[in-house]
Amino acid sequence: MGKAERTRQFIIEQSAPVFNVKGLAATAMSDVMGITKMAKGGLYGHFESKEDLSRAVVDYNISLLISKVSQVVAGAETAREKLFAMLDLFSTPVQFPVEGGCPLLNFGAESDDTNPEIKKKVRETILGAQKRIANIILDGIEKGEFKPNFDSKTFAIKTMTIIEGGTLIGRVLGSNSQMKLMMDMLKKEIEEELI
Amino acid sequence: MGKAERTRQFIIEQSAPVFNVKGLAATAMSDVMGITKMAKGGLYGHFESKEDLSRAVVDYNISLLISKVSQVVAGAETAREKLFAMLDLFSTPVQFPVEGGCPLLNFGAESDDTNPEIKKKVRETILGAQKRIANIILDGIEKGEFKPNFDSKTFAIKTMTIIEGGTLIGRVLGSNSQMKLMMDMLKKEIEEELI
DNA sequence: GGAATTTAAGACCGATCGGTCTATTTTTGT
DNA sequence: ACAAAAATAGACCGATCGGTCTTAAATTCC
Repeated sequence: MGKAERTRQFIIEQSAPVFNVKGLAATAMSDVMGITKMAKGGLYGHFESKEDLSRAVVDYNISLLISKVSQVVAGAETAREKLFAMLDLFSTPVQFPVEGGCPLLNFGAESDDTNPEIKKKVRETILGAQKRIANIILDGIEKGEFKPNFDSKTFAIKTMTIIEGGTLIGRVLGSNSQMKLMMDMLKKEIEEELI
Repeated sequence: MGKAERTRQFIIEQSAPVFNVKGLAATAMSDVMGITKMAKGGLYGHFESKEDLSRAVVDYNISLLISKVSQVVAGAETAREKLFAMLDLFSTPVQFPVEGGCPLLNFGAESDDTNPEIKKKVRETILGAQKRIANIILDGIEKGEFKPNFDSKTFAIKTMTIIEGGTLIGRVLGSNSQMKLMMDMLKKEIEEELI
């Protein structure tokens, strides 16, 4: 990895939390200059516009979240354990795994009526996540862990819906208790499908 | 109502959808000048700052949503019907009852890390909504419509969580189908509590 | 180690931001 | 109808926005 690539990555990583906290529109290049300690000319050598940097930052925040999920899921054995591990990761929205909260929520809410490109990234990530959850369940069914009639699609949709809604509410209320309740409920539903 | 009051209200009503669609930070006073056809001096005669207008617009969007919910709930007889009417109102997030989507979602996601005052408004609205849902259930229990062990608090939390999460996902996906599925699920859960 | 090339700095640009102020128009009350 | 008061227009302000360009510094390669 050459110097240019390394610096580009450095800029993305440093500015990712700022964009996730303040929002895409509200984050100025002067903010990026501040956290990276780089001058404007330096930044624009790696990104042709603020929008260009925004896109890269959205991608980075999303991939960071995905990698954290993948990590805990990979560390679990059974399908039940994989689902539980994932739910545990989201059970404390005030201390969300990615700084600034869920990028799907933050960038999705900001961009759904104004930025089709970002909206598309969020859309595809949500659909991908639902597929992954459903696949864990289908795997569990195949391996005789879950009842064959466990509705994988519906449960995947419900899980994602509750994660996003619960993250918003938890962060606005400044409390993890409601999300804990929701995660426990989902866990019970999973256990009812165990054979 | 004097002219000043009327004009102030006019400005709020006209700019409410713009703020809800573009966001608080991304909406400029020039946008407000555009939709109201008023000059800057006229606007600043009614609001001492953009923040002042923002606060009023957030309040208006939230109260608009509350009044729409109150309307359909008041138009229903039984507790079951009241809950169903409310769920129906949110079952098409692409055509959300308030232009630009749910203000709790939009302003909550934008402000949770940056604007404590707006965050507080959203927080209190969410808690108030949960209380109202729980009260409908408690009423239904008292009137012998629901089983006495129907967990009103948990169901209220679940409902709000799914409404917010489902609204985000529905609007990002550009489809009402997942939300319809979630609302049908909640309706089934309600019917299982009927006596 | 020195020349060629890449990378960064920062002055600079026009546009737009939120906000002020004065002149003028419109409304109000008698 | 007319005088007093309220409301509006729009020129103007400094600050900040995203972005460019030239110059200087750092890196790369032989």
